[in-house]
Amino acid sequence: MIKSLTRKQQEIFDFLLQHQDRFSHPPTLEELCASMGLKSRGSLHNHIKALISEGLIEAPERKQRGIRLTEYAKQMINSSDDQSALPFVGFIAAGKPIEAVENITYMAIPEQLKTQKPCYVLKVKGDSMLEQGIYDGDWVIIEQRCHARNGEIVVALVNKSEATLKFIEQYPHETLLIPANSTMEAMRYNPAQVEIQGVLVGQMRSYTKNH
Amino acid sequence: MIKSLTRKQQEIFDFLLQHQDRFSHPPTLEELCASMGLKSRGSLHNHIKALISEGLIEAPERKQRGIRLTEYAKQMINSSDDQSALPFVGFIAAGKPIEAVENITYMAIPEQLKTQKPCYVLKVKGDSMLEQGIYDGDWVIIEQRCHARNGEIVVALVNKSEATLKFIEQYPHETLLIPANSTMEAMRYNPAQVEIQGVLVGQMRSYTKNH
DNA sequence: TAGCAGCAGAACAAATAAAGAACAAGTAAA
DNA sequence: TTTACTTGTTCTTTATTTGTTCTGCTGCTA
Repeated sequence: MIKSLTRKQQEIFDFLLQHQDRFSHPPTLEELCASMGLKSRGSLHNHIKALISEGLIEAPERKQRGIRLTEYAKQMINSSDDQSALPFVGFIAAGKPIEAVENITYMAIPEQLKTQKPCYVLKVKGDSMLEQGIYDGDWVIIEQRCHARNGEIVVALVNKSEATLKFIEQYPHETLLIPANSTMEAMRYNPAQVEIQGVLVGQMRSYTKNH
Repeated sequence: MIKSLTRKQQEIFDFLLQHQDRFSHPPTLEELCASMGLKSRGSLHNHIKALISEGLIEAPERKQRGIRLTEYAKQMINSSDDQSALPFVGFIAAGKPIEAVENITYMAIPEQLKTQKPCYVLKVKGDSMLEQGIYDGDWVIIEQRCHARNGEIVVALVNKSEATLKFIEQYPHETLLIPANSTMEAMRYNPAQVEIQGVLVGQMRSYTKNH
């Protein structure tokens, strides 16, 4: 599972995984020693340090609050049993290809913000949908499909290279991509130049600015 | 489980949870001491203070027999299996009291849109925060607290009757509630008239219009 | 050999917990 | 109302628990 752990470290981590529910409080080093059959906290602490630097457990510095698994570690056991989660796949900025994120993470999305069809999450860079209430840094939930009705907001791939989030208007000989920002102008394309990658179904914004 | 409690604090909280029905009156510190096997009220009181600042219990100042569990604490017992869900409690329209919904439902909210503190979800009616990208029909995630910094967006209760979602500016002799809509004007109040009920930490919008 | 993983134990500092004194606000009885 | 008692609160002092660092030891392996 994890490469750089020694046998003993793996053993301790497995123990914590299996018994995470058994402890009403996060276990102290002393309790863990007893469980692992050790007599010295100092010995155990070296393993703990290793697990912390792997990001698997956390132990608030100096605080006597015991050893906890990180969210990351919990995800490793049951990462696929959450139906409500959607993948956060990357960033979309008008005029650039979608910038994929290296490790895909999953976000819990309320039912009301998605559809029955496959959906994914992007983060918006730029102000092209400003007047539609979609700001720089907002997340958007996109339903994956390759066609849209006029007036929907779509993720469009132009000339197989530039992705953008815009209103779409499709006519027999012309496709318009229209920003919701009066300082920008609508773009006119040959329908063959524009490929629809998905349709906007939801939007989210954090006001705590830690992301 | 709650992160920032020490073991003794957790122990006392657990005791209060288990025995909330047994006491016809809320227990005194003395009675709690006896139950926890302590000899000094002073010792216990420190833990009580910690639980209060965590928002788990309430103790009206100086009142005797005043220790009660918070709504938030009670909510934790029955929803402890689903950490990501927040209650959708009702609608907020500028100038009206919060319209509570009859059956509280729970929405799965991504971590990035909430805080460690208790939060709840409201649905917005009206356009008073239009220029901040909060539209009629959007959901907002509110952190439950009774104070705010200037410039934050708060749920404020004015004259104990009208709830509203506005920017807040607090000065010694005046509290301003400022809409993000240039067609509306800031409202000036005596600080005593304005009660803060929560602070905006997240926002969500559906584009499928079925809600 | 050197190097690594692992264990035990000593020692230290910070966090946590307890007891008790003292005081003020609430409560109830006279 | 006055008085006595209870209860909540604050503070200081002391003790205990816990996380952390170090040193020294053992066995294993390349």
